[in-house]
Amino acid sequence: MAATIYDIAREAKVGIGTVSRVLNNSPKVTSETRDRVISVANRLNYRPHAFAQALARKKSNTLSAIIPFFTNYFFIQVLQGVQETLTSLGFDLIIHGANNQDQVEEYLLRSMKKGRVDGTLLFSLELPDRFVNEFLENNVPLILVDTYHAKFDSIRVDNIEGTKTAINHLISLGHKSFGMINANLKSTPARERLHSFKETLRLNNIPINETCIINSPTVKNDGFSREAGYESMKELLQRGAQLPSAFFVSSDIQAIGVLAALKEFHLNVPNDIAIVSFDDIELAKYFGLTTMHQPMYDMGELAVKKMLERIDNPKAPISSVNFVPNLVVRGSCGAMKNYIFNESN
Amino acid sequence: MAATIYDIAREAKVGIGTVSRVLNNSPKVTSETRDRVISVANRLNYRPHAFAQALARKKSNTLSAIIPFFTNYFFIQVLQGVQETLTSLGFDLIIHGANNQDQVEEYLLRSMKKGRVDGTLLFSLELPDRFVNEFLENNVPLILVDTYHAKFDSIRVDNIEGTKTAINHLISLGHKSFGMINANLKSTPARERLHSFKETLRLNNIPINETCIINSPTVKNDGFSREAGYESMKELLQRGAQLPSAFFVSSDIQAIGVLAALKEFHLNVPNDIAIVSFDDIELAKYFGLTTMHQPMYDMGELAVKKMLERIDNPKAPISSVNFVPNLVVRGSCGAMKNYIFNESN
DNA sequence: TATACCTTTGAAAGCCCTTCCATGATAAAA
DNA sequence: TTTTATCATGGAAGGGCTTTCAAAGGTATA
Repeated sequence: MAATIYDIAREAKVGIGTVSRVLNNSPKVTSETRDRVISVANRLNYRPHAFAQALARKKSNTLSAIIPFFTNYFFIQVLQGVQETLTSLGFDLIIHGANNQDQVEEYLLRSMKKGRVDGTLLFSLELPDRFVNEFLENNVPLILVDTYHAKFDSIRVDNIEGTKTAINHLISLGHKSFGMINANLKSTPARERLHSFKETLRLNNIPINETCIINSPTVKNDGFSREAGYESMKELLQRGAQLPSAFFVSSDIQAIGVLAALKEFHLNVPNDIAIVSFDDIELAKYFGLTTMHQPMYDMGELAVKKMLERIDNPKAPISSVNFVPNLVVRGSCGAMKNYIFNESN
Repeated sequence: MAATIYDIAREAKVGIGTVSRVLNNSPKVTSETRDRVISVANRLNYRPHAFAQALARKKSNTLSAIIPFFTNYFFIQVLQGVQETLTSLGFDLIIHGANNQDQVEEYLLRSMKKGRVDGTLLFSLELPDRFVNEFLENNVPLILVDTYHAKFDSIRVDNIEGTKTAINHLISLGHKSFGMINANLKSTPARERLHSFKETLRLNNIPINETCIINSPTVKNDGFSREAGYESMKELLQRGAQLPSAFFVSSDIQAIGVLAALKEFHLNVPNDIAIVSFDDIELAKYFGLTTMHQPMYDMGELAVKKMLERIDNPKAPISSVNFVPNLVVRGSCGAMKNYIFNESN
């Protein structure tokens, strides 16, 4: 039914080689035959068969992205960066939203299916050991974003620097006692942020109050959720202990839960409690959160660029780039006198 | 380098046909040869070449989804429904996030590329006329979600019914005067919701106060944005006109902007102004919005099912299913006496 | 023991394209 | 005019799989 290059060749009275050359803009065709072929192709409403092309070219112009679905607001922005860059290059993107480690493995396996994709992007998820060699041996380029492995290119967020900046900001505002609402320590970012939190306090000779550091026990989403933030803060409040004047929260989405808990206990942000969190998802703006901004779109964009470089040059040395988050000051830290906190609600 | 069925055939001392049969679980193979082939395949770490398969089978097991990126919260949930259903069936999903009509056309064209995908899903975007026949002639199944065309299967949200339910709820709470903050009338849902808003008032013999109906002039996202909601409400407030006691807002995201504007003018929700909106995105919960819930995950799931049916049976009559949104009561409408409105902030 | 009938198997054809190679034609050089 | 270089062109090969077809082998029947 659908036209192939054989149909075109026949109708235009040329060989299939010539048709292919015309369609691929090869220079070695007279403009005369070129025109003839093109007009026939148009008349037959010809569309190349993507898979036949991929098979012959040994290149699919397709990438896969494995992303935790639960990172919602984070991932949608990264994805946008990935997608727009890819589209402009004529690549397609296969999306694999993972909800758990099993799915991650399933998707990794799929990406390995020979020829399916030219490379895969793994976001915020740990690469299981048994896949390391698989990827290496199968020559499937793999780029890690917001996660790390020594054998693959990676793009990371500098949690250490970011946290340091956050705490220093609070210190500069005069705070002397700090608490932290953290996600589940299973997660690498959670561990790094906690580490840097303590380290920064230490460097500033500020005592670390362990009772005001809550690491979420929540497994779901590794504790990066509104509910987890709410529960952690509520628990702390119910204990009735002496509260620090400032809290560092390991993600915006948790901070939103923290805000809710605080409100229930009639504590005012930023006057009673100042808050700085991490991520700068779109919601942060609506809630007036002072937070460490991660350039999500840029990370997506860079991931694609790295991938293309890696495809071009498989033997290049492994690279790892750090994005250092920058501070976005809104209402929740108390730095801006005139900021109408929570203007949106 | 990578193993092919030829390698397996050689090592297992069988023909390629047999290898293929084994790998595809054809019954006509002795369990003896089957075992031999399988063990060789495992030893060689064989992975089928997806494109060669697709080429031979004339089936790619891949769908494409074209989705407006700006629908953010809506789309992420629909997408999840699509993706999980697809994955369980062994299908892959190519994502095309569109930001404007040009991109939509570009993506539609790509989806048409013969063999690339077994079908495409178009979300919340109008199908340009010139593509109607293209899809029909090329036999590429197309399912429309949250949009409509008589010649294709579609899944829609019943804006008429949904709006009616929303308004009736407000009426049942005793409200007698109504305003509406709408999106841009270019958008079909916006038009339908406005229409039903007026119609429902008419049926209840409630006068329509045109000055309190604001259709957003915003082009970006068709006015479905926090900013658009904020601007519309602010304009109304600045005019200083007599305000109705209840507002229907055409989307949650706009309602969040409306809330902000109201707060600036020191108007209390729900006491001064009651609000019901539309969508029930995740944020709605955080902001305590009473809203019309759209079963987004279910819509995604159904879209995939419809697609598979269509692929199986290309000649089946066109179907169109309506999802009717149901009311989710939270704080913003004032129905729940004990509801702590905006508990989160 | 010969015949008919299954079942298993190997190999070729086909899916649609790109690319390489050889051919014939043309233009340039001698 | 003859030789050499240049270039457009046709067509085969190849990419890795599925599927059809025919042959071979095995079993049951007469």
